Amino acid sequence: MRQNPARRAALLDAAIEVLARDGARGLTFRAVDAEAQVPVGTASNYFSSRDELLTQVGHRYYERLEPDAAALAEALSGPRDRDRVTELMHDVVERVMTFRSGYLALLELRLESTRRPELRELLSKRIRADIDFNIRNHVQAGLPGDATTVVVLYLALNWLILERLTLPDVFPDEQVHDLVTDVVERILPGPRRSA
Amino acid sequence: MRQNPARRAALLDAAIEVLARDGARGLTFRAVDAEAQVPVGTASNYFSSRDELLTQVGHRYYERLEPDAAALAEALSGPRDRDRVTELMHDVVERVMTFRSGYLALLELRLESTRRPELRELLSKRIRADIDFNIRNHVQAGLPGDATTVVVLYLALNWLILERLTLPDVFPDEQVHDLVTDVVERILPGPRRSA
DNA sequence: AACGTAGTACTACGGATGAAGTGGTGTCAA
DNA sequence: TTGACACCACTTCATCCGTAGTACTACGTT
Repeated sequence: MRQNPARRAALLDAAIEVLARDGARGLTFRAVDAEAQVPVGTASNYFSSRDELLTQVGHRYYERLEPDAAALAEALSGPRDRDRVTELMHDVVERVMTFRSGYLALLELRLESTRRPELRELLSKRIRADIDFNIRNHVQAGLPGDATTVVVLYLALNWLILERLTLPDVFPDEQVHDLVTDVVERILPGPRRSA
Repeated sequence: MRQNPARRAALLDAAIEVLARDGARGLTFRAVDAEAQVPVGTASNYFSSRDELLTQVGHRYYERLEPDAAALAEALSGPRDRDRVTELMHDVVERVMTFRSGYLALLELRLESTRRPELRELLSKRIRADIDFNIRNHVQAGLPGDATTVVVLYLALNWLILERLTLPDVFPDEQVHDLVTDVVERILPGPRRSA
C-alpha cells in the first residue's frame, strides 16, 4: 500500500471525474489510472478495494470543499436583509454548479451508500455537519430567518441544482436565476430590503 | 425480439428492483433474468441493448405511476386552505416514499441520462409534464398559492425524499412529519385555515 | 380430429472482454 | 546499502452477452 499523499489525492480527484463522467459503472481501478494519467496498476497499489476507494472519494470531496473561510467571511459582511440572502444563495448555487463533476460524483456516492454502511455513515455525518454549520452561520450573521429557513432553502436549492445538472431542459437556462430568487422570496417572508 | 407484453413488463419491473438494489453497475441482462425469475437469456431476447432496456425502464416507471386519477379526485375535495395543502403534501411524500425502489431507480436513470441523450429527452419531457400537471391541478382546485408555489414545493419535497431514501440519518425519522409541515408553512404564506 | 405453423420458452455453449492483483525491475533519496 | 515508490508485464479470473438449437403451446386449416 503506497503512501504518497499527493499522488493519492490526484487519484481521488481522478476518481471524482470518472464517477461524474461514467458513473459508478465506469469506476474501475484502470479507469482511475487512465484519468489520472498514471501507469496501469497504480490505483491498485493505493487502494485495497473498490470499497475503500469509494469512501476515500467521499473524504476527498469534503476535503476539497473545506476552504470555505473566504466565503464565510463574505457572508458576514454587507446588510442583513432578504436581498442579501438572495445574493448569498445565488453565490452558493453558482459555486456548487461550477464543480459539476464533484456534485455528480457525490450523487453517485449517495446511491452507493444505499449498499455500503460505512459510506452512508460518513456521508450522513458530513452532510449533517454541513447543514448545522450553515444554520449556525446564518443566525450568527444576523441574517433574517431561523434554522428551519436554512433547512428549507437547503432542500429546495439542492434539488434545483440536481435538476439543472441532470436534466437541464426541465428548468431552462434563462429561468434559473429568477427561480433562485423566487425560492428565497417564497421561503423567507418579509421586506426585500431592511429599513 | 420477443413481444409478450406481460413478460416484458415483468422484466422491466425486475429491472427497477435491480437498479434500486444494485445500482446501474449491477444492471445486467442476467441480473434482470434472475430478479424476474425467468431463464437466463430472456432479457437478451426482449431488449436489443442495455440502452434500450434503460429507456424502456423509464417508460415503465411512468406507466406505473399513471393511475393518479384517484389521488387527483381527492385533491379536488375538501377545503381550499393551507392545512389542506399540508395534508396533500403529506400524502404525496408518503406515496412516493413507499415506492422506494422506483424512486431510487429513477435517480439512477437521471444519472445515466447524463450520458444518454435519448434517455435525457424522455425523462425531461415526463418530468416537465408532471410539474405542469401539478401546477394546473393546484390552481384549478382553487388551492392557495400559484405556479411558483408548486414549483418550490416540488423542489424542497423532492430533496427531502431523496435525503430520506439515501441518508436517513440526516433527518431522523421522527422529525420528517414535522419537517414536511414546516416546508409547506414556509413556502405557502397566509393563515392555516380559511375563514 | 389430425396436422402444420408461428411465436415463445428454455438450455447451453462460444467468444470476447476487461478487470484485478502480483511479481519483478529500475530509480531516487536517506 | 537500503527502503519506498514508480512503472511494466503477465496471469488469473469473473462475467457478460448473443445466439443456435430444441421443446412447447396455441391456433387456424383442412
